[in-house]
Amino acid sequence: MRRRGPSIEDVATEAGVSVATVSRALRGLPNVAESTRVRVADVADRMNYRADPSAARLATGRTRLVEIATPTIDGWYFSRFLAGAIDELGANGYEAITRPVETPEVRSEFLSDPSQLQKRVDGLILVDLNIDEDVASELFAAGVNTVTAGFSTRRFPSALVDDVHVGHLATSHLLELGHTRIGLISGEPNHPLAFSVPGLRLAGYSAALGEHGIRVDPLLERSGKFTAPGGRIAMQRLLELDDPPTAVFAMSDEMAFGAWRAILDAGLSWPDDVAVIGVDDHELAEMVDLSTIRLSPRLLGQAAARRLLALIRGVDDDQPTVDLSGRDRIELVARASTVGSP
Amino acid sequence: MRRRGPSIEDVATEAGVSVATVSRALRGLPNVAESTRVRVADVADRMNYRADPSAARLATGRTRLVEIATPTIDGWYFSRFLAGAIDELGANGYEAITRPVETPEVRSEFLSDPSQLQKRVDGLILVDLNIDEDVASELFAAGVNTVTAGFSTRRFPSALVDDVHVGHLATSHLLELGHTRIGLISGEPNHPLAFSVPGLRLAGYSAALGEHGIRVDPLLERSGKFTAPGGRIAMQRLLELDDPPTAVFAMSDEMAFGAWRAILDAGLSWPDDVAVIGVDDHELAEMVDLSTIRLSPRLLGQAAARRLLALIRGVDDDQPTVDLSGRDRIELVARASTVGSP
DNA sequence: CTCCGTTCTGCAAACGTTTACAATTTTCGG
DNA sequence: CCGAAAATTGTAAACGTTTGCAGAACGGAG
Repeated sequence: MRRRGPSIEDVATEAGVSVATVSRALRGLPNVAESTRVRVADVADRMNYRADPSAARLATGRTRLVEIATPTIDGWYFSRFLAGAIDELGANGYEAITRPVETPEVRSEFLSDPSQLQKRVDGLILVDLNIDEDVASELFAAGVNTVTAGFSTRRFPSALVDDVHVGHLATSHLLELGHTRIGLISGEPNHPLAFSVPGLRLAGYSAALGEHGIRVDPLLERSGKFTAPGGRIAMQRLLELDDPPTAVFAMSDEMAFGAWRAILDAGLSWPDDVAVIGVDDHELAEMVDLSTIRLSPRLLGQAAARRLLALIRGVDDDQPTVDLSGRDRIELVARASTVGSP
Repeated sequence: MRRRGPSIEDVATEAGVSVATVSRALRGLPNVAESTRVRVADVADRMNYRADPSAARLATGRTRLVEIATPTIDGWYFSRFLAGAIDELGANGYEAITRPVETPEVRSEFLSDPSQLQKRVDGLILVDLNIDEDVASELFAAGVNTVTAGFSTRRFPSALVDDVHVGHLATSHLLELGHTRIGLISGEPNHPLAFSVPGLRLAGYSAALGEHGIRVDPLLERSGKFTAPGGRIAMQRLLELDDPPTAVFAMSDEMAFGAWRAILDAGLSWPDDVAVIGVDDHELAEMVDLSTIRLSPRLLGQAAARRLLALIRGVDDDQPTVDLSGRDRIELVARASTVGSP
């Protein structure tokens, strides 16, 4: 069942040169006469020869493979991140191995053997998988080229969204509309894979409130688990309060969709009874006129991949640990859920 | 920058045996004394040794890599399919390379060199990427283990959803509610990567109508491009008709969400003015009370992966080209968009 | 104690590249 | 034309496994 195609030696014989020359000619290395290059290329083409990647990997030690680890691969955010990263990698001749890391066990299992990782791939992108500094050190010591996204370590470059700014922007928008009692639908506070996004957005929320002289009321914070049903329940709880919020900042659009539903269920409507703003600019946000903070996980993925490629190639000119997809990529999209219909 | 860990030779020396014995011991092959096995294992463990995959690949010709090609990787359907397939592969020691194939050019580029593919990976899953029989033949001739999903060829096993049944089920549901004028929001009829789903669901729709003695009215079919905005426009057009439909079958939930919005924009509501049913059971379908045909792309991905693993291992006991995730996985979920509130 | 059949182990040849280094050819100034 | 430098090519040694084959050790029957 396992056929192997022509080898470099076959091509060499056929073209009447040595294997070394074939190798050089086909890879476009200097110091090979133009005439031989075309002859070799012709022969290779005719024989439909391609270098066996495994052999090349063994010889060079480079795999042209990159591993991308995400908490899941089918979430709105992560699948788009992956699409961006894989595009960028593909355009540069790298293939991507995607690895879902759903539990802390899998994560430590996965990261337990950096030297193995080092042999398997040329680089690693860790997204939203906060790791200890000492795990990072191990990776670094093993020589695994790594870029983190959504969180940062001391050792590796990272691609970050300014999530404090996200929280600040969303909350400020509500404040500017005159709201003073602003609820928060946040992410799992004690998620098994504690990631930093919720904390950062919370910080932005608190800061914005502070600037307007408003104290954070813990009663107004509920976790929506980053899902629509979770957001629905969170909003229900908020509406049950004696003094419910007049506006809510949901940390993701999906949770905001759930919130919208809860508002409807309560016989209320937005923005008059409760204004809501989400985060992401999910494709369906427009359908329900949800205001949101637009992010571009795709661009972030691209940026992370670019950063990693630079690392692999050793052109580490960028600052080691700095943000891409910064403030200019983050944009407030005001729709009827906060500002009402025209 | 590129360190290599201990090699099999280091382990052999340290354990006082030959490399052959180490290889056998570590891979659990027969014919190695239990005492040596544990000794070797201990040493390997202590030295933190792992066989270099590239070298093993070169020697054995197997890569333990599988490539999964999908039209995109960030769609609702595909990302879930990928999650299922990758899980199954991972559980069996295989890694997945995901490849987005967005245009026909990329597709032919990708499939143009089967022998290269054969060297790079042990198997291939093609999802919704209809290919000619002769391309399939080339793949087959090159010995590329292939499984298709969402479409089928003569040569390879496939994992299929019974999409005719999907269309039939959805349409029958509407018919049983007494509707006779049933619109259709379909997929791109001339999509660059013509895939078979729309055609099959259309067939089911037509068949169901036929069973009730109703002729298909071409005016009632509009493409919604499988997106929410597309569905919105399609529904607008349908509502503009002189004799608009009283019910609509949208081929995906996302398009149905757009339809919902268009209905709202027209000052109407479901199910009284227009009943709508979608396909997928998207997480947000529940939020808007959308009736739908529930699919499980995740299970389909799993099934495809399982099928491929069997192929790779040569245990080809299953019928060559038959469906998994068949009728029993496909389920009507009736909600308020067709049957109204309780 | 011998002999034979198992069970273990080692030797060495693949696998198909890349890349120092050496050898050869070409180019060109004088 | 000569010789040296430059450009091109070839030789052979890695890279780190797996595996067929042969040899060694071992165990038990006679």
